[in-house]
Amino acid sequence: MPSNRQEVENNVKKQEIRDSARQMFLAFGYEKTSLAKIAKHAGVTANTIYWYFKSKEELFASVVEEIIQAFLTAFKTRKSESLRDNILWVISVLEVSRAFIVTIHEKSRTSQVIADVHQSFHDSLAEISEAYLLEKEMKPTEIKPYITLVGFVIEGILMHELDEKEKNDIVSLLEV
Amino acid sequence: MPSNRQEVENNVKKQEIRDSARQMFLAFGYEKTSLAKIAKHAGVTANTIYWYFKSKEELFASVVEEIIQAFLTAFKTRKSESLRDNILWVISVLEVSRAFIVTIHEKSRTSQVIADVHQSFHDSLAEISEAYLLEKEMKPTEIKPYITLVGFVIEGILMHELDEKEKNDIVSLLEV
DNA sequence: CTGTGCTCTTGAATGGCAATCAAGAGACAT
DNA sequence: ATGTCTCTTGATTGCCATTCAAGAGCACAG
Repeated sequence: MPSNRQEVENNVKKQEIRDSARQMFLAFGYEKTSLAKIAKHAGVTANTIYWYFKSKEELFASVVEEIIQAFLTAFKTRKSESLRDNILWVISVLEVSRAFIVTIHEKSRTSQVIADVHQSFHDSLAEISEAYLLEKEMKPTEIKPYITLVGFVIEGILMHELDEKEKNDIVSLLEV
Repeated sequence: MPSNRQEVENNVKKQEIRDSARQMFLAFGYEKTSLAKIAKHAGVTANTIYWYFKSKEELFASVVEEIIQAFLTAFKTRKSESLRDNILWVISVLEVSRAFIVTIHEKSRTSQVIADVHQSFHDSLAEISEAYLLEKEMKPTEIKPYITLVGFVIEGILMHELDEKEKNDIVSLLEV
């Protein structure tokens, strides 16, 4: 319940900052992106960021959360393709954000916020995939480790520089 | 060819700094370990480190290289166990250094030195494993992607917090 | 139509850090 | 004893995240 018009605009500017942050983080990496740089890109002062976000880490967590939400929404509306196509689709969608994957893991060890976002991503993904693999009649005891394994392979593919053929060959090995 | 006694001692102190660095990096992580902290632990001034290493990143690269060399030496003198045992062995040996894995990948994107160390590690590992898998009569075309895949799974296991059962179940899925 | 309070913005610190600089101290070779 | 090389250090620089203190714009109550 906004007490004045300003608060309505609040979210607009917050989103602008988030957008700038995402672009800068992607282009230069977390460490090499200063808040001053993000602020300049967003057309505000560095201090202003602190009104909307508690810290650089929370800003990053917020950016990541947005990406994850968008991904999960898209992922839920898909499902019924072949396993192989699903995996390749996940890889191609996350491709643009691949620079974040390492940073998320790095920050997860020192930042609770990011660890939470990271964990809940893995959980959501596992939940969706489990239903899918049950339909495909995979042995129930194998489902959980298989999901984890596929997750690791996807992360690996995204974290390393591979060409299309290499990706395809690796994904082929994942078929049961 | 040392021109005086000091230069003989050189490597001793350099090694002391490297040792301190390894311990501090492992305990606190790369970002949260300042050169001052390493220096204090090694009983020198922060500036002294710069005489032995060009930068914090090079110091880190040196630490990583030492670990990798030790690992590769141990790995080469093993080999003839079952595939499963070899994979589990690699995981258990790298376990103590698991905190580094993420940092190596993170730094690889901005630091040439670390990217090189990282790349040569993957290469060495692939080379050793290829010979091993040929002996085991794996189809030659499948060997390369398989090695890469196993590498990604090992990295994944080390990067995430898993209990023994989860690890074993995942490694079981890797058997051909 | 004025004062009070809320949302938002900013300039100016603060403290920490990696990296550089300039000045030396100690050991050796001549 | 002198110059040179190895090594060490205090002081400095410049960047950065974060905090602080002061305000500006707006809305609503009286």
